[in-house]
Amino acid sequence: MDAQLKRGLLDVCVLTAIKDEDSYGYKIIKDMQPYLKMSESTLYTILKRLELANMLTVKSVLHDGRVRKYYHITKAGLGRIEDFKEEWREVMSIYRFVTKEDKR
Amino acid sequence: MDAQLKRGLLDVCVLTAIKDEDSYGYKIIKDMQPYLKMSESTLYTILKRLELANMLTVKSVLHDGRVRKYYHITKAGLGRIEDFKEEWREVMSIYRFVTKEDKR
DNA sequence: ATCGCATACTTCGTGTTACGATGTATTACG
DNA sequence: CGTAATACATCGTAACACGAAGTATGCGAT
Repeated sequence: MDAQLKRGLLDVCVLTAIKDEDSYGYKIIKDMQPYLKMSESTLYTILKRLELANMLTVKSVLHDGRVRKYYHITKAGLGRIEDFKEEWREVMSIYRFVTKEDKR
Repeated sequence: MDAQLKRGLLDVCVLTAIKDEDSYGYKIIKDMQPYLKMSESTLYTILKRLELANMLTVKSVLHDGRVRKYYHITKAGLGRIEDFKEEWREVMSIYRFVTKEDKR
């Protein structure tokens, strides 16, 4: 899938992946695999960004001798998803513009 | 509208704007205004990029003492639009993932 | 016991890209 | 005569996705 087309979707996808249940990096990637693939470096960059934007909080948990960082969505994060749904209307209007047949 | 969300749409929108009829920068911006706003610097960057990618050809025409550059879409450009429509299915599957209610 | 794979997170460098700011130049109108 | 509309161009910047490479642990198979 085109890299540019992904960009607006990635943040919201990650937020959606932790929306119903706290999750951690590795699992998020696996969960999203069927919808869109993203590299680990991308995901962790995004998680960092979303944390700085107060869209989520982080909690380190020891699991089988390994540290796992669990991500929890905040109110702002949920708001971000809602905003996205709003913006989608504009996106669809653009999509219709592109798919509309010969306009003459 | 979110800048990131725009990214995948811009190129295809520009191609669509010249699809049925050759057009020039200033007019393209005006035509797309109702769908999405883009600055002149952005448009001309995109047109340059699309030209280099052989998605369109350019022809300078003198009009009222000013040079106007008319852009004409190529076969590759039309193909790009078709590819976009294909990719849109993936986009919609992601959209459904985001808008789906509590998955537990 | 050792090798490789899955798990899990991190850092660095790079290329693409949108856009504001700024500039140039002509025509049209009041 | 001044200002807005028309029309295109360039520069610098900041955001961002991603490949590559690295660190470290647990587990199953040979």
